[in-house]
Amino acid sequence: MPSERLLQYNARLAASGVRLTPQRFMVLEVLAASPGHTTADKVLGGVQARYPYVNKTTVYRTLELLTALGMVAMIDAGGAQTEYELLDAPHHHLICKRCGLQIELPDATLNPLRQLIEREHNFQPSFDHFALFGVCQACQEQLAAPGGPPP
Amino acid sequence: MPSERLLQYNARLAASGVRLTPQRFMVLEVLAASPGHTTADKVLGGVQARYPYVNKTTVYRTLELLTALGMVAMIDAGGAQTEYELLDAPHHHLICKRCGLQIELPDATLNPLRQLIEREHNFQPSFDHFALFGVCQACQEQLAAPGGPPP
DNA sequence: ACAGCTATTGCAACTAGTTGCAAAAAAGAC
DNA sequence: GTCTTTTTTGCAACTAGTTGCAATAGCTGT
Repeated sequence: MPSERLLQYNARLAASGVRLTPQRFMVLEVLAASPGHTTADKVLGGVQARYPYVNKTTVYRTLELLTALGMVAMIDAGGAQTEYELLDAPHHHLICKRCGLQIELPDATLNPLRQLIEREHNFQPSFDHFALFGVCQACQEQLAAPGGPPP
Repeated sequence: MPSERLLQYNARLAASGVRLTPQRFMVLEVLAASPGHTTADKVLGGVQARYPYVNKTTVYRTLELLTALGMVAMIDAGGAQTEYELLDAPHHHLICKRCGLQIELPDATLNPLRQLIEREHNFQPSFDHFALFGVCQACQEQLAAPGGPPP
């Protein structure tokens, strides 16, 4: 029973003149079933759990395709593996480089910067979906504490 | 004849309690001699041109160390290889995803956004040195032209 | 149904970058 | 100076991700 959500993705694929093959459908299913971010590895695992004859190349290429269509975000969260996320509304991530906490940042927050760059540099930024590293509040407090713990 | 610039880096390394080994010095020299961005590959080549017994692991680890110390920036400009750059003043890059043009963005441009995020999310962003993709003016015009060229 | 075309997949080989571990080099204690 | 400890290096094996290419699957027109 394909969810409403998956059917919408199907329509968006078709609108781009791209086929929704069984492999691609399964990748979408696994992404939809993964809350938050997932890795290519886990997507491949999830797909192969149901149908083992799918190649990792296909998974990587599907993730790349979906990213190009704006349906998936690739996030380099600083770990060894790239993370992937099925997108609904455009947003970004604040990632604490100390504890790994991730905060969602709505896209609109970037509008002032977007306009500034357009005005001053004649450059049209994409801000597709990006990761911003820093220190979260809890870690700021811990670091500020006297005799604080090592980073 | 080590340049003024290299000596400063030396001092900064020493201040961090890190040794300036011959290998590290050579990596710095090659970086200093490379205008703009370079790849790890080219750094290794440059180092080995003078002293072939240096391992790629050492180069990668040195680049990582220098990045952690804020002396080098790692940039994923969308190509196959990560790019590295010896830093003087903090800055960022606007990269045209159509023609590859790179524009330098002074760090101060991000101050308003930085403050907004600190205020609204209690998160202290780093903005170490990052790459922002988009479309440059020339490409915007070409794309807008009637019967414009394919992307 | 069949021929011809394009889109897509799977495989194997490859590339960039990382990691574990033992050896070497430097620094410190006495 | 020599013993000990810490830092750094080199090697080899590994991982994530990519690429070239031949094979397959799915249209399209007839």
